[in-house]
Amino acid sequence: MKPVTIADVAKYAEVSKSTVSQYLNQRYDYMGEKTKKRIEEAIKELGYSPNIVARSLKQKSTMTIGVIVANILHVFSTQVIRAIEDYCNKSDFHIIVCNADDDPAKEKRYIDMLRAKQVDGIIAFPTGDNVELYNRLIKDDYPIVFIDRNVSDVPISTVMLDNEKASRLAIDEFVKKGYRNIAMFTPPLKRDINPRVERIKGYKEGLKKHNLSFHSKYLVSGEISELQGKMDEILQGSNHLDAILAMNDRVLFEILKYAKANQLRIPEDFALIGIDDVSFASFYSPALTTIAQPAFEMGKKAAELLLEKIKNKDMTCNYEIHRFEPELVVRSSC
Amino acid sequence: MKPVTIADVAKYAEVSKSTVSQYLNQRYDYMGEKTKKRIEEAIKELGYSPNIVARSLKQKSTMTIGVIVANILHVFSTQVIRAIEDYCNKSDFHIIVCNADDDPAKEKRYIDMLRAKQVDGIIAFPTGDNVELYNRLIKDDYPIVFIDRNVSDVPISTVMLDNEKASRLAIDEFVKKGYRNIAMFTPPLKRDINPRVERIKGYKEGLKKHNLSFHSKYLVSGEISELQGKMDEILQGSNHLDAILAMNDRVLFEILKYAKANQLRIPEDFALIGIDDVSFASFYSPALTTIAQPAFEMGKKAAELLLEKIKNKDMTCNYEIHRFEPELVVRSSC
DNA sequence: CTGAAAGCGCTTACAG
DNA sequence: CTGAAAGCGCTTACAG
Repeated sequence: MKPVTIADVAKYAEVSKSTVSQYLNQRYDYMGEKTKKRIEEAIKELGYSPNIVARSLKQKSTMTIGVIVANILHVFSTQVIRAIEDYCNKSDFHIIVCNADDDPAKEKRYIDMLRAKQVDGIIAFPTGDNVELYNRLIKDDYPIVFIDRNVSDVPISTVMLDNEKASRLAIDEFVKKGYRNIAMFTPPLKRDINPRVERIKGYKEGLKKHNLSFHSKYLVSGEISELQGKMDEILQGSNHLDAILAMNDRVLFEILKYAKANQLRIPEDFALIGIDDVSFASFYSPALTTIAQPAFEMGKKAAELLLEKIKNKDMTCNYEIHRFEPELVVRSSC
Repeated sequence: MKPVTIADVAKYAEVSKSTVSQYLNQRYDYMGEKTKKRIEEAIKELGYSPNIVARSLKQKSTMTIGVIVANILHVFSTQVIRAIEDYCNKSDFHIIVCNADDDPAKEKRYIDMLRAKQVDGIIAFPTGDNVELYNRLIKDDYPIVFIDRNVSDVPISTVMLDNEKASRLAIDEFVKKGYRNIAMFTPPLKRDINPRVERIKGYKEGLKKHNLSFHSKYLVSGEISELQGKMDEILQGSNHLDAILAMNDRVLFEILKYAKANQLRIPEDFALIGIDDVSFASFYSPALTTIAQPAFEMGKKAAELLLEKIKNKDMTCNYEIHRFEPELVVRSSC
């Protein structure tokens, strides 16, 4: 059964294709009532539905945007995607989801493919390593917005957490509760992934603000798999470590595993605050004090910005960084 | 800057569009070396990249599939999507993600839109309430596969967990550890969502197998928000409830919250097994015994089946249900 | 070995 | 108020 086209409808309704097209696009300013009726009926009778690919080719708009996340398995990405989808849905946009896995080559491939597919714009968690490509997009006036991270010297509007504040909030809370020897645990810092850099900056600033000095041995970084070993070192040593700030949920997991395996009590043996409000925070024992990111608001904002850019392509592409406020959720781990 | 087209390349290379097209599609059986070189250079010089929308229109294939999940915020959906994306990526397919929220109207809208967009096929977590539409798809020989749930009397290939077995595994484990008064907690059962029905069936069978009788008061269902109240009732009453099977992760959360709020000990006050291997299961206190679903394998299988159908559209569309094995992960909550 | 022509299914000035 | 025609950017027989 071959699909029915606008030509079939036209023939059935005994009008021209143009007229059917007018009808489809609700331009019935001057359309005769009878004509309208006939077309309506023909469409129903034949079960016609327009081929959007053909329309896209002509109109140069696919009503689709690409979303390139680092990894959809991260809860934050998932929430961002959901928010984007909800927002786009209202404007009849669809989203193509891609996982770049923090791999610049994969990211490049996806961006190229998405453009070839003529998506109207892209929202990306940039790897940061395709500067040339990013600049090309800007030069082409291609609608794009970054989320979670930005890239230095690449003026693309970005939606980000106020990462420094996230760390500061945690430090303030630790200090308020009487902890002084505060460590920060983080994944590797090789590539300059912006949020990590900023969170560490916030950590240092937070210490300073309270007249606590920064000790590099308290900034513990390593692959997720190495973190348990590193905990061993620092906790066994003669450090009077009494509090830990976890850079993100994955790091938090490792700390929690370690505590359980070694029967350490939280917050008695060490207090703990994690950035990212994990799903089980409220009913863990102890309930976990966390710094929550407004993921949905951030996703929504990114979608708003992108659709805005798509609609006003001509407008001067004003570059802005939109910062969102982290929120301290006080529970019992600190 | 207007995009460069195949015509521009042709002019620049001084050949015809046909020849450029041949080149793009790697049909250089009889192409002269010099021609090839010239085209290659022209493409590079002009920064040409083919417009896939135009190609799609002609070839009637968009290299894109739609994935309609109930809700991307569920971890299971997320894992399934990731697996699908990875698999599709290898064949250069892209995926459009939609959240139907278990709303049949939304599902219908998405299916219609995806077809209008000419996606080559769809993978869906069906709501089950659009039987007419599903049958239409079958009649049109439209490539589609279901995942997680199937729909009675709708012969569309489906990838599912062996849900009955999931419950049976749990019951076996409870009994093995000496528990006899086993309750099952579940979200509402109004619509016949297949996995729920099957898990309850498995629960009953499991009891029977061990000569335990089924008491309807032990099958506790309600909206997520009501579950805590229901727990109160059943635990306060004079029931010697000593074990609970949680239908899914969301139900498990409520039980865990309740236990914490009321300082109940697991497994001393009641043993607990949850279907879905939640992220924190291994480091919760107690570590949670769970029934894990092979989400990635299931997503991959669904993608395989769909791409298979897309490639052999003519082949008789053999309808099969593919069952996947749940796995008991023994930890300390039972 | 390469090109002219038709066509995919729409939309959009432009006539009348 | 409606239709003929051109065109969006490709691909694909078919000639030569």
